Amino acid sequence: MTLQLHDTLQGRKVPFEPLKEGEVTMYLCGPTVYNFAHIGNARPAVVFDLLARVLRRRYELKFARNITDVDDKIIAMSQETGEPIAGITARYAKVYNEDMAALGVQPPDVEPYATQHIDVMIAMIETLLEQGHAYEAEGHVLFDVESHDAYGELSKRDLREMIAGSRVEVAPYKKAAQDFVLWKPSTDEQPGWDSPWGRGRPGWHIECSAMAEKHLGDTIDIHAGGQDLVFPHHENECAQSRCAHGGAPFARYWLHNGFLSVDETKMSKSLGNVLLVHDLIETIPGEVIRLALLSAHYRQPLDWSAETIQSARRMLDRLYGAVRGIEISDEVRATTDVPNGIVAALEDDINTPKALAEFFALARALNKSNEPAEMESLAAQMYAAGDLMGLLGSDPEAWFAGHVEGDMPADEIDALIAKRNEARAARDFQAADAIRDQLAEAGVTIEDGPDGTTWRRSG
RNA sequence: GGCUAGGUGGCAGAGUGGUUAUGCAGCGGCCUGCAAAGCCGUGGACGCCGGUUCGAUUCCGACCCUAGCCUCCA
Repeated sequence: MTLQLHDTLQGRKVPFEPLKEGEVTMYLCGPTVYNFAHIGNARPAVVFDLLARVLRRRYELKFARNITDVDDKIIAMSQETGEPIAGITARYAKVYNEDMAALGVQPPDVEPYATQHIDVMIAMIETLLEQGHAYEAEGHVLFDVESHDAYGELSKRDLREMIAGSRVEVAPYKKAAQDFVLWKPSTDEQPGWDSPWGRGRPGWHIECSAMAEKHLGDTIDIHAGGQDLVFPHHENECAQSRCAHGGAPFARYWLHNGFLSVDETKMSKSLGNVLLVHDLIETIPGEVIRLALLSAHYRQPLDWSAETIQSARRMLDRLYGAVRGIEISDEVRATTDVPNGIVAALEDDINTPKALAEFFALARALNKSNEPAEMESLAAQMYAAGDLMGLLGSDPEAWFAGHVEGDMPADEIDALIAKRNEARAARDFQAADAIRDQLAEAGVTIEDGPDGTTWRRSG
């Protein structure tokens, strides 16, 4: 079975074949670094991190995720706070990577910064001007959408309709309302670079086109991002790149993840419901957040709520509960691969719910088994699957001990359990139950198993 | 208004032209001093109306509803 991916351009799921056999290039639009990443920003990072992991099983992957460090919002913040731009962008880029790492996101192979690719952008803009796809006006360079017949192909928009129905106030120097900025002039206070069109800075869309070209080539295999980037960002990227590369395809497969809502409403600053990853990881294990983001198919909308988090936590309890206390030899661990069913589900357009169902089937088989060799094998398969999906990375005991320290320290819990077991041995169940109640009040659940008593923090 | 994607059991959420998704919650049982966890069993679903078909939740059409985009946005 070949890898299947849903391509936005074709509007359907198609078999994946890289341009070069055995090698895959992938580009994901990264953050604009002027604030903390919110949970919606984390979704594409996590989902396409998983895709990268799946692709690496079969292919030599080159995965680029950019950092946009020149942007009018960054400039505005710098002017407001007096902090230099470089300080703002360096700080938030660092935090972004730390936050994503907490969610199990592996670093991309290349992390290009926009400000380090100004020369590439200028070269690309020059090419577009030469080819008649762009024009200069009042210090700006604009892309001429009417010069590109395929404009609108990705977002399935009709150019004429768009122009006719435009509600945007059109800058007087634009030939058409939909023409977008490739280069714009900077004032003395604004950051700028010398160019054939004077001192200025790049427009947003050209950044990604230039960085993708520089690091991955004229035609890349996979371009990914959030659904809301389809228009105008990806449409414009696609137009620029194709026109700069003699019409060559820009991305062979376009992947877009669905939108994330919070308590069934759109996140917005005015509603005050923007959930920052940086804050969430203070109280919720990153693994729970990761699983919550993977619990729905990536193209489906996903609602974030207390229930979403609780549900993910329970699922992990079940998975960790299955592998808890099982020793796996290095040899078995080294020779065990991810079960086919899970790989097949993930290779079917990243069908994470199905992969998770397979994962739970392993847990069930493991819970059911009482043959040591079989149990070891099943646990090893679960860990292999976990490695692929970025889950089950903790020691089970550490998982159940809780990521957030409760009121009662672990040694005190152990002491109470020992005391309770003495009472149980003496058949003083009243005393034993009193201790259990005491632990429950401290948020600790205990379980008497054949090999002794285990405990875990709930929530 | 236009474009795109959806509407599945109490909740979350896959999938399929006729046969068990899965997790949580419920119910019955086993296990347990009692629990918890686990195991076994079980109830419960495919927005609405037509059409195609031996048969549709699954294909086609209309309708209703929802979300995203059309403006910075993952």
